[in-house]
Amino acid sequence: MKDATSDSFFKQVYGLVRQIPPGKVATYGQIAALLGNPRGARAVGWAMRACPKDVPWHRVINSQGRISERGRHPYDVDLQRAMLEAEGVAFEHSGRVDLSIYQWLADKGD
DNA sequence: CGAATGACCAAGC
DNA sequence: GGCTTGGCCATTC
Repeated sequence: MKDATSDSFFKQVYGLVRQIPPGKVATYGQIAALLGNPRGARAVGWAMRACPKDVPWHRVINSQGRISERGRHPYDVDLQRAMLEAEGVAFEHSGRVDLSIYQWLADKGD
């Protein structure tokens, strides 16, 4: 997965996730929409599945403001929550984040 | 090219 | 608030 494929949809997702500032979170649907695929939330999730280490995947959550469990590796989920809390993101009692406050607003130019 | 998968989303109960 | 159903998209075999 490189060469010509490096220009895949994935790369766009990674590039966008890297732009997410600390203390903020973005949903798969929003990222997909920013890439021009408001319905490609699944594709974004698929890209995150191969999330490189230089990508703050922990700042990416679902529309419910909740962390997606990959069906396994619950450790990563617990880690993600700790990462966000460390950046200043508060979690609800149900383990959810208030998107109304912490959802990242794509700022094109500062 | 066709079928299967997946860290999704919205709507309904 | 939580579970289920249908739909969309991109990647992989």
